[in-house]
Amino acid sequence: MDGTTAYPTIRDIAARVGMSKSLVSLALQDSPRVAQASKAAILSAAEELGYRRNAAARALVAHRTRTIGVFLLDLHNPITADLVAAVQEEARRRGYQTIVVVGGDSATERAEIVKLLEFRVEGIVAVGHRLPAGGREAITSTCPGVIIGSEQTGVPDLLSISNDDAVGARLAVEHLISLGHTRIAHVTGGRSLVARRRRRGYEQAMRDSGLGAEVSCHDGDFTDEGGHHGAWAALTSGRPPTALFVVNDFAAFGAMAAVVDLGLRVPEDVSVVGYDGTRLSGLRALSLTTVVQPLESMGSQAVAHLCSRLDGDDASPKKRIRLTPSLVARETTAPLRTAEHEGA
Amino acid sequence: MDGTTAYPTIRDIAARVGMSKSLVSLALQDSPRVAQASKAAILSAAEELGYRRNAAARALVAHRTRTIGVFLLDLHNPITADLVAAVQEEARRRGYQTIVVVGGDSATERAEIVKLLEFRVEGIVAVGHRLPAGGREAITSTCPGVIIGSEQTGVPDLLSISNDDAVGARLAVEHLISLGHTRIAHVTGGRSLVARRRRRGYEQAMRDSGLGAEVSCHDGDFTDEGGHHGAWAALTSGRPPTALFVVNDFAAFGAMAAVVDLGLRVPEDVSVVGYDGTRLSGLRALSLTTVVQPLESMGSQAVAHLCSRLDGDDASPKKRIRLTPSLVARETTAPLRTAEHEGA
DNA sequence: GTGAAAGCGCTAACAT
DNA sequence: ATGTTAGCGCTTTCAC
Repeated sequence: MDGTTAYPTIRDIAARVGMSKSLVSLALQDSPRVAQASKAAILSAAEELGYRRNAAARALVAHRTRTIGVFLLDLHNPITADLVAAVQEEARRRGYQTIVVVGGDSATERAEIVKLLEFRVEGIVAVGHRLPAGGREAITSTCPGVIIGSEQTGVPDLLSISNDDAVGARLAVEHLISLGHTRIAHVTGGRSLVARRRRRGYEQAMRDSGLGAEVSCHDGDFTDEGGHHGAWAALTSGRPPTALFVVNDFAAFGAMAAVVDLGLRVPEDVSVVGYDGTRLSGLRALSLTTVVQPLESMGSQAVAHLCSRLDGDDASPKKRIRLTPSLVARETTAPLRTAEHEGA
Repeated sequence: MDGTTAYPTIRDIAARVGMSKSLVSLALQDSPRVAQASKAAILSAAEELGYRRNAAARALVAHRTRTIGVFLLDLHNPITADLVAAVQEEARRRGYQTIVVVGGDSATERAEIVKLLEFRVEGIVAVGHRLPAGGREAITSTCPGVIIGSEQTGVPDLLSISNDDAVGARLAVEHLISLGHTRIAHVTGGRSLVARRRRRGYEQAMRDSGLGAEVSCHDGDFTDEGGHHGAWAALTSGRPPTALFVVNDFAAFGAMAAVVDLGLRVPEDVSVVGYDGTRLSGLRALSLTTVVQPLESMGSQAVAHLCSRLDGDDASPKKRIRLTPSLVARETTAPLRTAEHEGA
């Protein structure tokens, strides 16, 4: 049950076709220096023997792995899947492989990052709202890194790719205003950087629209529960809002539930806007209006950056890329009902 | 920008502390044969130099990688995350590492499986409703495999771990019956094996409860849209059901939307039961009654099986493990309203 | 066009 | 307790 010995080696192939192992190696790389006939023989022998290249051996001698490590902070976040797909796609296009590891507690995170390093990945793409534990060390050693979804400052050699939360928040607010809403409250995501940016974007957009006096924030977090909590607080306040801009989609789902729990309806009584553009937001039963992040572009730019650094194009000393989000209007937002209809 | 040379080797450590590289190797493995003093010196030198073990080199010589490959068919499926967590946890507990790859189109699937083999993983856990392209070859070569979530027949040396769909379907039907429902329709998932099992389980449970005459199936699939379609068909049929058992959670969400689109309410007019127990089903805005699969147990048993085979315990020639699901009653199911109240 | 030989970083006998 | 040596599977000069 030895994991390796059962595999045939180039030596086995060589023996079978009666040539040297160097020739076999050349043939396997499709080198033009090998005669067509020999190449064919070698290839078919390899096939018959069920030969598989040994990644360890070739990495050892080639001094490179052409592999990019992908670290996932949270597999449960639905945007992770799209990001991984984009990263994988772009890496393949550029001739790199990816291996992905998934975080857990902080010890696991550290261990997984170390594993990536031991595999000698040539670059690391971290996906998540923060750097993995041990991520800093990883980056400050030889391997370049990119973090998607967070903005780490003060980590040299680390590029952060994110969407422009200020723009996204503005998009949400302006959408609501265009629908006639003025009493627009915000359910926050706590004190994380992303949450604070969205909050500031909301406040700024409100002020810019002359609605500075209507600014109203309620504590929540990035979860269903947090959204429910924040929305509940907003709607039971002295001056309940007619619209809610919630820090992310999951929390927005919680907010929708809170509206219903209070005997109100979405969107007739309260409009709700989320953030992220997760696939879930498109579910018919939810159909959430939300700000969508350009995930595909974020993923491919991460790989593009890594590859250009690996190719020695040091002409990209960027520390941050902020992409522009967009808004998808669905069924949780509707024009404000006028006072006459409301009977209020 | 060479991925490897920048890393210090045991030779560098040896030079720095003035000992031989074998001693360094031993010390790094925490061998008792090394003097405490030397060990300390070596460890601190390694630390200072930023030494990282070279996985390729040690795999090459050790003839084993202690690594299990995890193949993910669909990252978007929310149950994938829980399964991965369970697999990873169990592997770590047993001293194995995991590396995960993610499928895409069939060429990608094949490539990713090959990659796993080239890494010389000692076993493969595939997660998904079917085998990855190239999976069959992977298994029939030296590496043992387990597939979670599907039941592949006719692939030797492949264990499939799944939940017992017949039991799950029965749980759903009996729950509905206990609530007083008799007109219980099923929204199917198409012709896949899992879909057929759930359908048969539904039919059998209905018959066993003397409701054979009420059996009513409507075509859907495993998506939001498919569920909406099937539920619509069921509810607009000549004899509309008062309860729906839907093939999976996603489709159940679509079914919930269909109920609403028809001007009816969940659960007052129509009860809905899903399948899988995805986290989403717990969202307050959805709060779906569903059959939950024992994901943690499925993941850990997969690894347990692999490890026992790797340790030579050939005493487990199992081809299939079926675990028992359970039902979580939430807010999409309610007692049948009696005729008087219905006014029908 | 083909083969021989060196060596990647490491482990594991086998010496000392 | 520590050093020497061989060799894992492969790529890559360098000869022939």
